[in-house]
Amino acid sequence: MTTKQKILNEAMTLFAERGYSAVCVGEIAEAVGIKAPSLYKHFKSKQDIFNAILDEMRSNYDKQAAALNINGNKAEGDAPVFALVSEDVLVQMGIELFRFFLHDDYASKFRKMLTIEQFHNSELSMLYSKQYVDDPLVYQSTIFAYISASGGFINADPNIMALHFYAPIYMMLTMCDRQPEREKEALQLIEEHIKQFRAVYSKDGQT
Amino acid sequence: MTTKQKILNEAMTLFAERGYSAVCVGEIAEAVGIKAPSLYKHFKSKQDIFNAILDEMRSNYDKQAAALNINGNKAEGDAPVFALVSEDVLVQMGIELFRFFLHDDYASKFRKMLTIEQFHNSELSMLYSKQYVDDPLVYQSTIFAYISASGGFINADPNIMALHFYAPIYMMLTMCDRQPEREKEALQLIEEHIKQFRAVYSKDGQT
DNA sequence: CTTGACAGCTAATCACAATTAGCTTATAAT
DNA sequence: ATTATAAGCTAATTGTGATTAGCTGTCAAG
Repeated sequence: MTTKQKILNEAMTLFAERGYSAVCVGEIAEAVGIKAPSLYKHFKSKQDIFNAILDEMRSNYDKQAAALNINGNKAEGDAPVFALVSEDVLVQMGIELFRFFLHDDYASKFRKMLTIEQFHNSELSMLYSKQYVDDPLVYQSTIFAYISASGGFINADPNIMALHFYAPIYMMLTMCDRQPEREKEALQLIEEHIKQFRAVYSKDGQT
Repeated sequence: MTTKQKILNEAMTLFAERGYSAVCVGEIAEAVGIKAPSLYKHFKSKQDIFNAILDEMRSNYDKQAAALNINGNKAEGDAPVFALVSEDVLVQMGIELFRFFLHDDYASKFRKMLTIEQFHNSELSMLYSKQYVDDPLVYQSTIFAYISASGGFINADPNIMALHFYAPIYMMLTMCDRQPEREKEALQLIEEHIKQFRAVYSKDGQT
C-alpha cells in the first residue's frame, strides 16, 4: 500500500475515534510511521487529508453497494430476489446488511467519522442523510413495493414499510458503533424485529 | 441569569455546533460577553466547563421527563392514559414527543453535543445509549405491554413493538438535528408511520 | 468609612500544533 | 554515469490556545 493511501487510512481511523479537530497531524504521521512534515509531501494541509477521505469515499460508494450483493440505488434488479420471502430470507437479509455495515472496516470507520462531523457543514449533513437514511429507504422501499405488488405482503405504503424495516436496524447499528460490546443483544433484537415485521405485514398473518 | 449559568449555556451551544475540541475558550467568553481569562473565575478549566454541562444535565434529567407529561422511567403511571388508543391519540403522542425533543432548546443542544462526543469515552457512550435508546425503549415497552394486556393490540412482544414504534421517530429526530429544513417531511413520515403502526398492531385491523 | 471577596480586565506565559525551509538519500530515466 | 524527482528528515517559524499573574473596581458586611 502506498504511503498516501496509508495516510488516508490512519487519518480516517483517528478521525473516526476522536474527530477532525482533536487529532493532530503528528499523530497521523506517527500512525503511518513517518514524521509530521513528511505528510506535506503528499497533502498540502490537514484539511486536504480530510477532503481526500471524502473524495475517496465518494468514489467508493458504488463499490460498497456492490460488496453487498445489492445494486445500490437501483433496487429494481434485486427485488425479484426478495420476492421469495419464504421463511427467514428476510431475516437473513437484514442481518447480513447489519453485519456488513457494522464490521466492514472502511464502512464502519467512515460512518463514525461522519457521525462526529455531520454538523460541521451542510455538505456533510447531506452526505450523512443520503448514505444512512435516504438511500437505504429508497432501496428498501423499492423492494417492498415489488413484494407487495407480487402479493406477498398486505397492501401498505412501501415507504412506510421501508421505514419500519430499516429504522430499527439503523438504530442498532449506531448503538453498536458506540457500544460494540452490545452486538449480540442488537442481533437478537434485529432478528426478532424482522420476524415480527414479517408477521404483521405478510398476507397470511403469523409465521 | 448568573454568569456561570450563561457560560454553561453558551458553551453548550458551541459544543453542540462544532464539538468540544473545535471550540476555543475565547469564543465561549465572547458569546458570554466577557474575556477568556474571566472564565477561570467560574471554572478551573475548559474541561471543567464540559463536565459541569454533563453534571447539570444529569440533574435535569428527571425534570425533562416531567416536562413532557410523562413519568420518565416509570411508565406504569402513564400507561392507562395510552390505553384509550382511540383514533389518533397515539399519533398525537408520537408527534408531541418528536416535537418536544426536537425543539426544546436544552434537549436539542444537549443531544447534538452528545452525538458529536459519544465516541470520546465509554461514559459518554453509555449516557447516549441510555438517553436516546434504552430509556425510551423501556418506557414505550411498558406502555405497549399495558395496551396489549388490556386487549387493544394483538399479542406481540412489547419490546419489539417499542422498537417498531420508536426507531423511526429516533431516526427522523437525528435527521432533523442535522437538517432542520426537513422537519415537515419528517413529521409527515412520522404521522404515516404511526398510523400504519396502529393499523398493523391493532386487534381489529385497519383504521 | 473600610475591607475583603468577587468578577472583571490586560498582559504575560507556556505549550503545542500546523506548516515551511532546506538538507539528504534513493531510484529511475536519460 | 548523471541527474531530476520523490519522499524522507531535522530544525525553524508562526500562530494560536489554554492558563496564570497580577491589577482594578464594586459592593455588601462590619
